[in-house]
Amino acid sequence: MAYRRSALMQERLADNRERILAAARRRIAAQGYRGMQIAAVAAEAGMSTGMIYRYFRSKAELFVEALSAAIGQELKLLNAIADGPGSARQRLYAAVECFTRRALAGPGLAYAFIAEPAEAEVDAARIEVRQRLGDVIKRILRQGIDAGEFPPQDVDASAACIVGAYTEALIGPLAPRAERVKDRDRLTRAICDFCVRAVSAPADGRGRP
Amino acid sequence: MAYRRSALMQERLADNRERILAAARRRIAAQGYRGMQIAAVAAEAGMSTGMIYRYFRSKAELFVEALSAAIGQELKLLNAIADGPGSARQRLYAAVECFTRRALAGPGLAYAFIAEPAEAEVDAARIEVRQRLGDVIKRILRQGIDAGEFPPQDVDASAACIVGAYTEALIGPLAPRAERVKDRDRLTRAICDFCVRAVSAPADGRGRP
Amino acid sequence: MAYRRSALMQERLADNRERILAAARRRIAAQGYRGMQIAAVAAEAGMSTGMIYRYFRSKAELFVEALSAAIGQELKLLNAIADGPGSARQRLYAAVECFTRRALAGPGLAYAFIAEPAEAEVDAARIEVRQRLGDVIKRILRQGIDAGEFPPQDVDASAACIVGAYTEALIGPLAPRAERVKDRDRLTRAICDFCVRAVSAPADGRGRP
Amino acid sequence: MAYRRSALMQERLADNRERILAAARRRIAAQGYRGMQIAAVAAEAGMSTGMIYRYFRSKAELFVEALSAAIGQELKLLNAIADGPGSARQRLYAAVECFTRRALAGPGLAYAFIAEPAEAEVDAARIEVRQRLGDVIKRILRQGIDAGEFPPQDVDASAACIVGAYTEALIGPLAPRAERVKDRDRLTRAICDFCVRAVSAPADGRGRP
DNA sequence: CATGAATGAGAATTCATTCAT
DNA sequence: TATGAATGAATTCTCATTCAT
Repeated sequence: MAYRRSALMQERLADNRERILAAARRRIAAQGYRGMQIAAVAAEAGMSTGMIYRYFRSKAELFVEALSAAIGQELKLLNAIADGPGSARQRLYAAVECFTRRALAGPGLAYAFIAEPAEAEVDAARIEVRQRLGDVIKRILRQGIDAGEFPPQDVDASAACIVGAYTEALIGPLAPRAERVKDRDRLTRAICDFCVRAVSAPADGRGRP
Repeated sequence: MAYRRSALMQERLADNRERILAAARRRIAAQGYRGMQIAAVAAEAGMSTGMIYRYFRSKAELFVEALSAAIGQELKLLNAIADGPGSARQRLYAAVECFTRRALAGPGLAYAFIAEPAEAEVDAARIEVRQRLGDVIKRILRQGIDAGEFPPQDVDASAACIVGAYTEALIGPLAPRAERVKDRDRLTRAICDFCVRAVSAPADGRGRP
Repeated sequence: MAYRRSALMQERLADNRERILAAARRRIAAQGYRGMQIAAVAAEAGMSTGMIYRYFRSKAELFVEALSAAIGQELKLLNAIADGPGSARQRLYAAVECFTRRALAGPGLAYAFIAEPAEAEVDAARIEVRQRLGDVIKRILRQGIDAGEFPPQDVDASAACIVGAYTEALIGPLAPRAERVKDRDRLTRAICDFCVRAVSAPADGRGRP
Repeated sequence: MAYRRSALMQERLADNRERILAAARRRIAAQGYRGMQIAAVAAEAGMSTGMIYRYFRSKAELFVEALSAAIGQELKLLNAIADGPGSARQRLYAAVECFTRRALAGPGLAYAFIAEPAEAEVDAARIEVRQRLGDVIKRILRQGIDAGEFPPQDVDASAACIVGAYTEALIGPLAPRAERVKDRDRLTRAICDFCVRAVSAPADGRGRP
């Protein structure tokens, strides 16, 4: 063990790390992982590419840390809400609202959590597919509302939520590994129930602040 | 054009197209768009790279067609359900169930509709982030169930649905463009209401077949 | 020696050959050698790519024959003029006029004799270089005309001719191999004299029909 | 930016650019734009292909710069001559001489300004076509000289100049757009007059230094 | 320590040519 | 004999990562 790092150096090191992470965050928000070229991050951070590798072992590691750093703040807030006062319903409402509000205000970084932009043509195809899935849902919702089966609601938002709900539940990391037929059935039923309940229950505003 | 194409050749041509699409589908299921290298598809289909370009103008076009072909069948089924008999609730249930069931049975292709895989490390980070978001939700749900506020339910599935719902509603193509503060507020409220309703209503099984 | 080809077959063969050459000519006129893809020629000629290779050993050979065929007619006319009646001056005038007039009327095939289109950027650069060379010449010509040293003339055409004259004389296939300094000097002097004479002599219309 | 670039590094950078341009120049002189493959240039310059792209955005840009660099010096000299002292005739003579002399001394790069080499066979055909055009002209010239109509002159050079003059005037970028019949007639006449004058006037050496 | 020049492994795409049918 | 499907070599360009200075 030779010298201790002086406080100054420590600080500088920490500083650089932060600057790199911030630069990466900006690039990710703008272009996703693919747009986060090391050279671009370095330029944005005002340093050399070599410097990046002094603080991060690889591009992937930098991305992971940038992602974690960005989401860390959100998680802190969400956890505070979860552990805070109020009924569960109120806290659920507050948690979703908190994330949603911040994401809508912020600089699109949320995108990086979910999907990776590809060529325009490919993105366009994905968008279209999701829109067509959503269109079917919207049609059903409108009919149900007209028939008085569902309470009035924002069908665009509901349809988006439904498509998001079942795709995430199916393929997302939260999806319970459903390898046996029985498990699959249970998962399917849970998802369907979730969606039906969400659109059926009266919008009584329960939970709203 | 002197000779007519023999039936055999016609068949082979159609065959090739199908073989390419099938090969692409396999690659996409395994690795997403990025893993769908032309050379890999060609190898998987047992032909030369040049052949791919006889049937598809570009890599992106091949992806789009593979995507469309795969989703086309689903959409047909969903539309039939939407336009079919039964209450809206029943049809919504049936639609979600149909997609879900088939996706769970199928070969992970659905993944490609949603997210673009990157390096393993990056994917892992995305997964973790979503899991941690889900964990918060699960904690709230469990507390609510214990307190009798929420009916008993599959908290894993519900949490996944919630995370999926708000991410899709926020960033997906279905998301209403929310540029004014007022619009954002309305969207946020719609999402929150959706989620709260979904977990609050009694699982009365309405809509189940 | 097996069978003789029937007259019919001979004709058909000749027919195909002509059709291919004509198709190639059209493609060359449109896009130069690079645009003369075998597949495009075949399509234009209404036959298969394989057929092309029954009549021409390679793409290059087809180009060469198409070029020769196209220029053959011109050469016939030019030779007739050269061997015809009239003073040398009249015949030179007639020869140049003949080629020029036909080229101006025709479908740009002449281009293929000289230069091969490349990427737009590259072509643009070449054009600019030649224009700037021409600009210098034009400036001198205008000054000379104003000073009464040169007779009035179309300076655009004269400049083009001069640039064409010396570049061709230098690098074209007609350029005498000038490897010794003495030869180079003689060539240089001949070119310069040519250009100066061309712009200095009064446009007395000698030779005009 | 912590460190300043050392003089040494600066030099190396400039060096690389020059080395690439020189390597490109050599390849172009040998094979034209088509022979200027990035890999070949990199090999010739003794570096990796990636390096090329650090200095030039694309293959086309490299070509354009190599072209411009080579021609820039020539244009400077020509402009100096055009703006210098002496009669217009003397300056025209000097300008043509300057370019000619230098091109004859240099490494065939001039070729790239004019024509885009293709396969050897194709080039050979082009050469032959031009030679045959030149042969007709030469025949006329010789007859005219024998008949005393034209003064003695280097018929090879004159023929080359004539072929160059009318091809450039016809198809080159300097060619006035001749879309109406009237314009074409005027252009044709200007070219013919130019050529006839050039070979008819006595070689009185006017303009020679 | 900091730099950024240098590397080189890929990846997409084109097209002349061949040959089974 | 005529077809056109099939091949695959060649070429441009990108970017994560390294390492001499």
